[in-house]
Amino acid sequence: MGDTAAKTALFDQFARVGKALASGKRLELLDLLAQGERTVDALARAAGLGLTTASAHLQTLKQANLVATRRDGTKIYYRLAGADIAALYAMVRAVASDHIPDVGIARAAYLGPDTDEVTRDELLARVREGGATVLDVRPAEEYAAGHIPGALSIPLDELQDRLAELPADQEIVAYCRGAYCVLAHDAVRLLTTHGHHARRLTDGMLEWRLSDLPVAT
Amino acid sequence: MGDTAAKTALFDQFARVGKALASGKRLELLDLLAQGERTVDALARAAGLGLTTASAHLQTLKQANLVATRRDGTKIYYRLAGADIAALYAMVRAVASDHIPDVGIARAAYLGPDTDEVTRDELLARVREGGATVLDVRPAEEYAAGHIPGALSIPLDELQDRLAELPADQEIVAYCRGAYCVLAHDAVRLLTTHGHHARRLTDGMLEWRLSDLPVAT
DNA sequence: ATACTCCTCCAATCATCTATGGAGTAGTGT
DNA sequence: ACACTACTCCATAGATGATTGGAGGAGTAT
Repeated sequence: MGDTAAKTALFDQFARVGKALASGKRLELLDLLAQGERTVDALARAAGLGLTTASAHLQTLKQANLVATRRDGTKIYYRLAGADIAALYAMVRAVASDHIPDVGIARAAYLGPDTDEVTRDELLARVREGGATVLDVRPAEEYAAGHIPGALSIPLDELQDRLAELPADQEIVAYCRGAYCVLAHDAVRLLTTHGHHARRLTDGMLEWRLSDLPVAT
Repeated sequence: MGDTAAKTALFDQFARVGKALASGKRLELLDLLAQGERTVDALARAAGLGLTTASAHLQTLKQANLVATRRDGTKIYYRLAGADIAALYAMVRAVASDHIPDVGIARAAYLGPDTDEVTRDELLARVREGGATVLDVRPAEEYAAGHIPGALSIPLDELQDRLAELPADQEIVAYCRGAYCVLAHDAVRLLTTHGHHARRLTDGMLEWRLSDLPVAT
């Protein structure tokens, strides 16, 4: 006990988690998995990866036990190994955001011009008094895997064609995956150009779940 | 906005934090830094690294802005860039511990036979009623950088020679850096063989600080 | 100035990681 | 049995990271 080799071995075990977080592509995969389970194929396409590359990254995550799998026929569904994995991912992002100035630059470049935002508390208050329509602009399968109670689902790529489904006189609060998801930003810009009063939730489903707020399925 | 290159760039920024956590040696350095600031030389010796290797690892941590530096004469002191870095490090350990079975094995191999433990709440209660001596067995400079109020400082390597300073009839609660620190384990074993009634705090100074409990200096 | 301490930077080597195409495996459908 | 789907495993090349010794820079002491 207390010897250097054993200490190194212990910290190398901790480092398995760090190594799993040490790739932008793997963080993208965790980001997607935080929304719900997915097949390898779906993850590869959503993250812009080759099938074998995605599979290799998922194996890396699996060997660190950050994700678990389930087989259904020929498909294999990956999911996060627990809510604490989502919390860890969120914390990595928060630390990066608070300590690395480049994160703000990269965020602005990805998300585009800032749009008006609404906090979670404000959203809850607005919904309680019936003054706002909550709009989920994520892909349908992510909405199905869990969404804010009472939210309407119109994926961003269908929004242009389904504007009629939205009330013209009520404020719309759009949300998507999380604080760094582009969908709600794009949705608010699209809705605003079509005359709607639209804002976006400051963050998204990731943070909603982590706050232990009710989730509908 | 919304293009793949910008998204990749953003997630690669997040990954800078992950990459910084992707080495057991760097996690050891963070573990030491969580106790207080230190020079490169002191860190290298404490972590069993060559000076240049330690310097290189510290540069990696610095480029991710997880640590900050301060110069005093010819010495350069490294410190954590904030309390959130300690919290992130603790979370990585917690996730590893909860999801990777090998962590338990490596922990047992490093810490040796389990010793009786006391929770933080229990310790606080015992101290309030004056029924226990709290003993800090970390190196003197770590005690100086912050310790549990009322704790007595006897570094582990001096404990054998300073047993007389401890009350023979009162319980002793030893603590050190954190949940994976070997010092308190060794101290309890040493004290027990010398007839003292000794237990150890479940975790240590890292978790004490993260719980926002009072810290004396 | 000169010598000294403490640390960083550089260059070279070796090890590990990433991405990819091709082969192989598990399960489904006919 | 056969073809098919969905995925993993393997081999490989290129990129990135770790470790080391030696040179260099920043600050202090004389």
